[in-house]
Amino acid sequence: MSCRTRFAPSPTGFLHIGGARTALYCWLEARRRGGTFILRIEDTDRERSTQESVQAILDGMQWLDLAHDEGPYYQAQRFDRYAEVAHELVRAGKAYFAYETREELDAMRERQMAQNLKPRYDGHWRTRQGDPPPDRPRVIRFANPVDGVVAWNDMVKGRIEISNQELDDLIIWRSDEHPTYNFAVVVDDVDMRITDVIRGDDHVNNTPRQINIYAALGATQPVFAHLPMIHGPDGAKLSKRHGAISVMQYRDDGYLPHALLNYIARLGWSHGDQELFSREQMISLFRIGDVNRSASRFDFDKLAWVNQHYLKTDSPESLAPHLEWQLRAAGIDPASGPAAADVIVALRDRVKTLKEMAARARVWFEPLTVYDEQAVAKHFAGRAGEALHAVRAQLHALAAGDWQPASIDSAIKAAATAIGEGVGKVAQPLRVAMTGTAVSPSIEHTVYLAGQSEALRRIDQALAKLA
RNA sequence: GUCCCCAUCGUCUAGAGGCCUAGGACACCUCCCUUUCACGGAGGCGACCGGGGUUCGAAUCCCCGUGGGGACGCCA
Repeated sequence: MSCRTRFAPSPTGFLHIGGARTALYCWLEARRRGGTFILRIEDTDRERSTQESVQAILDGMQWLDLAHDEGPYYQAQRFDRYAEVAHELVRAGKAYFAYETREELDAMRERQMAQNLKPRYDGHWRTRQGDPPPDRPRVIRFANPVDGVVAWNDMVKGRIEISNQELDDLIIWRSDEHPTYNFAVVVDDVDMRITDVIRGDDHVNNTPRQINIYAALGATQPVFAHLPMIHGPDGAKLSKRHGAISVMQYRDDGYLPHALLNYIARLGWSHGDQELFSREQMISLFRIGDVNRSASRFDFDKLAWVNQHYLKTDSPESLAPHLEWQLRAAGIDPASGPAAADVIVALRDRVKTLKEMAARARVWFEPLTVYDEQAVAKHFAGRAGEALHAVRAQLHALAAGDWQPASIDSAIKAAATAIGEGVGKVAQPLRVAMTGTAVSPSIEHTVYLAGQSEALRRIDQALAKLA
């Protein structure tokens, strides 16, 4: 039987880091085994589910380029099916109607907690015959086995065993005629012939209940793999407090989708000492069984390093659309300055993110109006005027077709020779003339990106300031 | 409280009884390169949670502590 995995988020927020990694692992496992990756939206809770969240999840998946082969399926559209199965279970004596009010259940829980017991439904209506009381909510509860143990061999955690005495008769059908999570998941996973259930380990406790439902349904249970959590840098659950929590926030912050995927893949999984993986490598090397058992912390520094790696090694052409997006986001018209690919070549060794790159590129897209005082004081001094005049002459003499970093570099060196100074004495004043600051990419790129006429104009502007 | 899970440098991890004087990566520090800032190169700092076993031998296996996380809903 070919592998079928599913990513099943509930649309109560955006796609976050933990969800993204779960989706990635599901996708990777299906891809490697030539299987099918299914997207299912778990929206049985209509109070908290929103259309915006569905869209946010879809957007996140698309940005990460984790395409599903089937779906998205929506649980909200399958209520008839859940009702059918729930009533079948009642008819088969594997589930029963119960009539407690919420207040009664709360009281029962409190009583048990007070006695240091694990709160469990007492099974009152499981055996009781007779007429159902009037005016009371009616739910369907699953008749969980009363003894024995439930065990499974988890692909990441190993063997896990739990006694049925720890479990109680969970509600599978609510009084408002909606299914509950633990029930809908099993019906879906059975109907969709899911072979590998890969999900966060906050679901470990649900698994034995679900396994019992599989058994009651007479269905073969899938293989389970419970992924450890991803925590924030402080070890606590990853949350808004840690900054970027939505996957889309990483796009806004200037990270490449593949860099995020690469970083996230290595959180909880490894292949020897390898740090960098192309999509193809991830697909061929990833094994769900190689995933770590313990939780990990999200490290922004390392993500930044991975991101810069791809900024440095991906082709400028493939990176260009990403930078253009970022420029627009910063209110800069990409058409009003140098080609994005040229900007990338000049800046990629100097920034960690595309957002930083866009910010530093601004100087070539807008008129130069602001000068750093310290830079001016330091570099527009001594023989700076002579240097600027000399380099202006050299740059002015360049034919338009020669306006390239290499020939600009020669021009600057020639200017330095002409006035009998080191290259630095020309380059630094020129840098301040070009950017208003003493920090920029290599001087020939800095000049090149300005374009010949704008470069000459900025030198004149600097000369005027000197006078 | 009860149950479940986890435990190697600050962080991500390698490690499936001898290959471990515990390897790699990020971060940090030093030096080199250098017309700025970076990139790059060479070094450095830095860990097997504790205690008992098992074994000729344990980071690796077992037990007990301790610490961390999760679950105990008519949420998912």
